[in-house]
Amino acid sequence: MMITLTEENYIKAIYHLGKLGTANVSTNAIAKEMETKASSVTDMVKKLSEKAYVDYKKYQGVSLTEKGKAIAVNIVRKHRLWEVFLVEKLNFLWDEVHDVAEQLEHIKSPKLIDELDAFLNFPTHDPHGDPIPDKDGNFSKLDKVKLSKVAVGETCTCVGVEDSSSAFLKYLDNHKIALGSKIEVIAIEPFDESVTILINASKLNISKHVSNNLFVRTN
Amino acid sequence: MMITLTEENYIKAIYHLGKLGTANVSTNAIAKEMETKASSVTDMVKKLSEKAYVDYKKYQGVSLTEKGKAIAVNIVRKHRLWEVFLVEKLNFLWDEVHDVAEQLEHIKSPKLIDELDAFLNFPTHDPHGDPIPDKDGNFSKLDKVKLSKVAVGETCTCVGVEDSSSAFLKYLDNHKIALGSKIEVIAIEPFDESVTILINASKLNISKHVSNNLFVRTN
DNA sequence: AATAATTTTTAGATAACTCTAAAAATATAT
DNA sequence: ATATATTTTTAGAGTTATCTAAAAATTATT
Repeated sequence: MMITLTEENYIKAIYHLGKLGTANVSTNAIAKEMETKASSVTDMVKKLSEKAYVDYKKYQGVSLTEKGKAIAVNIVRKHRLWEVFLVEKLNFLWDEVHDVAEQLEHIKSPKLIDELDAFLNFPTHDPHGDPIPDKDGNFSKLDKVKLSKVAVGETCTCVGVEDSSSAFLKYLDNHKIALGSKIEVIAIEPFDESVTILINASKLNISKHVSNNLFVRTN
Repeated sequence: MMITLTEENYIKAIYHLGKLGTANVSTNAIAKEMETKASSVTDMVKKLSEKAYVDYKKYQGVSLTEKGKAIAVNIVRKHRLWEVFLVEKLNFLWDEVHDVAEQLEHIKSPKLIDELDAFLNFPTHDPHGDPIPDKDGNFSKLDKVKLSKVAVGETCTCVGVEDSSSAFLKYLDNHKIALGSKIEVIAIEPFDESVTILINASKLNISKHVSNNLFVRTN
């Protein structure tokens, strides 16, 4: 029984919703996420249950089985690897990648994704700073942190953004803050929480807003 | 009206069949190519006709309209660019690329394909030696030629294979004949039509079979 | 040209996924 | 605890793409 594109999208939605809370994912929540009707969700959830991708009891919502979770994680892996490819190799901006990655994540070819992984040098995080699971579905332990949380004296690498408005991305571009930029935190002003950083061998003072919307990984 | 994946595949099949002969493409020919039944083809062909992708008169077969042809050529462009990517960047062999490219060719993003084109340095031919149409649908004039057709003294570049059996590909691999290899034809033996070539700065005698299944581009 | 063979189309059904509207179950409020 | 509101499910129907079987048109044969 081949898994369909629609089934994959439902599994992905359930996976993302499941990470938000601890309880089962509700029919309505899935309907909202998938931009469809609750009755359609009920039908699909029954099918996913028959195929053992989810555990489902009437009126009680669903949760992914191990089998379902493995599929979800693999889709996430593919999605994020493609995002890295688009940004690093094809000059996409951080906010342009999502729709295309959404299509590419469904391409079926284990060799393709393993070779892509190697080609990109086994990245651990995507352009938004989210971790990329490895072949076996394991996520990197080191998580991204907002720059505003980094202590004075520490060095870190820019891995993503929270705010992906074009105004914000333009600001980053103007100041040569890019994916992979090395940043050292020199000082934090107590009165406005602005942060002085060393980047590209020059000093720069950035506002609380910026430091709060920039994800970094400390080393 | 969005074009569906199935519609794209029918248009592609009609395009390829249309290149074989001059007449309209028959329902049965499409059915065979698509591995489906003639009745399904009739239904689909009606739909394609309504959407103005094909000209269709009952019992007379179909031909692509300009609109349909533009879509077909764009799919061919995407398919062949992805093939180049897979072989040149992701270590795929010539005979491994087809199924994956068949999936990738349906990804919708003009930016993606233009950037991929640039990333690959605007290749004019795919790993099988077939020409890649440009953005506007124009094919390169210089066509591939069988090595057996190249005259003594001429230099050419290896661009593809006719026979893509693994035995043949292994032979090429063993003799370091690869995509992009420069070949000079030194002599052609009259009695068995074997060809002596200069490749990788050393002489090699190849049989008629090999020279007949190797595509090159003369410069 | 009439008959036979082939191709193509129509008619009616099926499977996957979706919808609306109504019924059933659960959660909330008084 | 009973009534009300919300959520979820069921029932029935539509769409897309497919199929089988039978009818219609075209092509080939004698």
